[in-house]
Amino acid sequence: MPHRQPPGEPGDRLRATAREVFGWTDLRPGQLPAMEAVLAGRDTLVVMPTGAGKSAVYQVPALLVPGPTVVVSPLISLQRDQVAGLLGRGSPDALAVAVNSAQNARETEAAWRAVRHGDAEFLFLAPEQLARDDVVERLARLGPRLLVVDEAQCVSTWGHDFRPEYRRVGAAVERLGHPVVLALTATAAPPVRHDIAASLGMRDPLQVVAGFDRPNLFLEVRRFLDDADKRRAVVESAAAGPKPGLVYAATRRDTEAYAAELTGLGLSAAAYHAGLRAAERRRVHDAFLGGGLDVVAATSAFGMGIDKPDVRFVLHASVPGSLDEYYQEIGRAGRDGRPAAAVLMYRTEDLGLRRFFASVTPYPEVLAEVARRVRAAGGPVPLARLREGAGVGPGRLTAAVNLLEQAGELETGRGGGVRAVGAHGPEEAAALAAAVAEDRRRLERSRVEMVRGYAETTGCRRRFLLGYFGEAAPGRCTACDTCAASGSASAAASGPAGEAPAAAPAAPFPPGARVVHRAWGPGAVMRTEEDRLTVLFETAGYRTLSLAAVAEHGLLRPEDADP
DNA sequence: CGCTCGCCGTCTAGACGGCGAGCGGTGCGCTAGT
Repeated sequence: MPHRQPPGEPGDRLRATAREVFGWTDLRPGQLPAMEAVLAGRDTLVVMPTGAGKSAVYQVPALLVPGPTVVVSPLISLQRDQVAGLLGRGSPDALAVAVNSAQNARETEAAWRAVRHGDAEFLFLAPEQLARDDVVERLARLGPRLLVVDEAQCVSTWGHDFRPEYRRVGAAVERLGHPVVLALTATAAPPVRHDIAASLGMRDPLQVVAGFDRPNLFLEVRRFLDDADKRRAVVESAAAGPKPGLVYAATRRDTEAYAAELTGLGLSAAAYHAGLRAAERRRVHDAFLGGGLDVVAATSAFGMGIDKPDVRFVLHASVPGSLDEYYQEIGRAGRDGRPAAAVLMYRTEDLGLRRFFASVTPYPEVLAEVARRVRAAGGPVPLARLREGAGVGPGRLTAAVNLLEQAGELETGRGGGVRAVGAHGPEEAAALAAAVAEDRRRLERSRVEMVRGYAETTGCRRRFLLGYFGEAAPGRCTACDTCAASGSASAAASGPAGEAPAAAPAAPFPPGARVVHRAWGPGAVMRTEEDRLTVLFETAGYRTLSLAAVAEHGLLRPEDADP
């Protein structure tokens, strides 16, 4: 294996490798501590904006750690870019291959061979591959010492229903003998970080969190009662603003309507959503990156892997499903540091679709059936065997296994099979798993309510957003609509703008603190204001509590304190 | 949860309103048929 062993301190070795192999003469803030932790064998969670050099955090130490590096990446198109990016560096030490369904058996075998022979250092996989027993067994023989989860927010945002294999990565980590786990994401609020680390089975992870504030983004919300008025404003605003820009819509149909209207006005615009043919998606993607399009009107399908510096506005024609999603999407504007606008066109009725999306519930009969079959088997059952004759798709079955596992009724063993561990019969186990899903549903719906909170706040929007991500707002915001409207001269301690952080009393529970409520159980503090705080509870979702009531009735205690 | 679409009835012979059903977002991997 071509592992490099330059002499010296870990920091020096990392810097030398960054320089010699990748040509990076300077490491940016946060990169080195994360790399050092990985090199020292510690699980690490990195939250860093796109363009700040997240990839380097795994690429450099990977060359100093023996054995290949597995990179879990959500999209095949992203894997392609990542492999090509490493090949483009031209260093024989940093070759990469991928294993996925888009390549034929011959290519896949060649990829495995390259990793086995030490010709390739990086192996890119989707979580669906890691959920396969044969893939995990092959990997185990290769002995990877580093496993990277790129776009790790997917563990939390997609793993619970849409792509449940994301919740099987943790089991694969265990079966591989727990290589160092490095999770990378651009956007994750504290509870999401907690969820990622717990789901991946990370041990005492070091968290490296870069600041969330993007001072060059002007935050604005415009409120509408009438749908037609809103649609008109979206088109006018997108047409008038400096280009290029993105319009995010809630449905495929809307993306096409907006693209057609903007095209009709003489702009170069295109729609983008998952229902388009692959060739069209690639065309729009490449045209936007290449500067050939003024506006892309898209669903949430557009964006991952997009790193374009000069996007001048991100306009939401409809509310997103969470502030995590919102921050991810507006984060694509103004990466060059120049002024850019994040505008939300808000109608309360639009929250309805998001509530609907947040209300998907599992099929109780699938839960009971899975519980019954695992119990009947008497010993560990591979997921592949559970799928045989189950009468439901692999995704739904995996989701059911995940829920039963979270309910403490199933456990995944070293061999990858699941076995029954709970004391309950199948019907009761299914009911407990359904209760876990119900907690999740409540949480998702409370996240929609946080979007409403952002849209309807009369206070500083920047402070609201940063608070959501567990960060204190800077002393003075000059770039949101509420602060701009209140004017710097009139800013008072209770006003939206100019409130110095020192004016707020020292909160007993700072943002990010883990707490336990007497009735609602464990949660994390999301925001603190003068007289109240917002907590995200694991089962009850987001709740706002009056500090006076908390103090008077002793409602909260720190999580690590004994009851 | 809210919007769209198609059906049906109505008041007057082509169009309009009311009503209920159906649909809405993210991608992997695989299979069947060319």
